[in-house]
Amino acid sequence: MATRGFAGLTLRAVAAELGATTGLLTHYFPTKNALVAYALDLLEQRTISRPRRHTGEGLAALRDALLDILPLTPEAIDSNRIWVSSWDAALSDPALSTDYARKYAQSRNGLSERVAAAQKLGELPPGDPAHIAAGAQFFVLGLVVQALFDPAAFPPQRQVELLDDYLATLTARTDPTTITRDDPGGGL
Amino acid sequence: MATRGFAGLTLRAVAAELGATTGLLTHYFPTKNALVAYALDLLEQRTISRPRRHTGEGLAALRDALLDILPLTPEAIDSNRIWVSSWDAALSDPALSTDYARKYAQSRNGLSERVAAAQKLGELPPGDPAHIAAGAQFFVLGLVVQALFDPAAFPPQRQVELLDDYLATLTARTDPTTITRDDPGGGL
DNA sequence: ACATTGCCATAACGCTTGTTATGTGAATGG
DNA sequence: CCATTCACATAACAAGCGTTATGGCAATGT
Repeated sequence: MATRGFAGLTLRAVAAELGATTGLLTHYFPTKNALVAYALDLLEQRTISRPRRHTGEGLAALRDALLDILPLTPEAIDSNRIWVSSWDAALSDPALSTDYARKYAQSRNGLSERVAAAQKLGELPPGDPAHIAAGAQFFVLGLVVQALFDPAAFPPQRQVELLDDYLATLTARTDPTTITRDDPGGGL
Repeated sequence: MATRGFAGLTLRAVAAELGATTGLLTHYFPTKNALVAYALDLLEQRTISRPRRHTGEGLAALRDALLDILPLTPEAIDSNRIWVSSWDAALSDPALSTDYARKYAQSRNGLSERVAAAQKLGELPPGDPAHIAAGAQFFVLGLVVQALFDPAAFPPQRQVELLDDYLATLTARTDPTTITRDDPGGGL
């Protein structure tokens, strides 16, 4: 079911997987969209309420939260696959799109708190926590996508290694003189 | 066309957008998949052969390459939207999946060369160029996705700012003693 | 000027889709 | 113990899909 993609997701396929028929589905869901919405909600609830890592406070807590996102286990791979596949539909529907944007912003807020805590402990250099949290989210998001496309190149160990390298660069103090920050990004 | 998503992509819709009918399409493409494949190839060729930024060597060149990926213009937004939407189909089809993985690895190689050049110039600290390139790719990839979902929160200026902040952290030397690299990532 | 070929619109076909209607056996309640 | 309701399978439906004929018009070659 997680393997056939959103495009090939049909009521009859779902029913067959359940060992039932379309009658069951239409009995409980008024429409297909309702079913999909419920399924995505269920996926989200499950990922929220599943056991989370908790190895420490501050930077360790931030690392835990990021590790919880990565496709390190078969179930996490499935979840992330469904999640990425849903982006097509989400980007097509403005309502869904804003909903996704809100959820991602919430996720950034959660990370931001942990960043701030790590800063308070002196484990991270000062700087806008929201900014740093956003960067961490981007990094993990990109890693998720790449790991889904090429699991052989990004086994769990490599994913953790890459994440830790990223966190290591964060712990180092930035040198504000090296980069040209005033360039507006033109110059093509 | 870029706005209706892969799911709602139909031969008749494409034909209508072209001011033609399905007859034209079937005359030039044996099947719908061939058309989609051609369209994606065309998109790739266009993004490859479009004018690229070139503001300097070393770190600036790396920055240029990353800026070229970001959805900073309406056309780049459309390209990225189509691209992200195609992930659903790509993840469902193993052949497409490996093809995508290969392309992303190629992209990382290109970035890796620029990282190495920047290191030679002393603009980036030593370390595996492929590793650093991968991190940069992840960051940009995640930023792309977020910018697509929430363009208001990530206008071009903010995207450039976030990227530059990321590059700034790269330029700083990492402190290998702060992070626990031996933790295999467990502890749930 | 005529035959021929290529381009593409038109129309039809078979199939699958989401949805709706109908039936049926089991559970439930008085 | 019967009536009623519920849960679901079965079947049918219109709509839309990709694909496949078919036909005509224009360009081309002789």
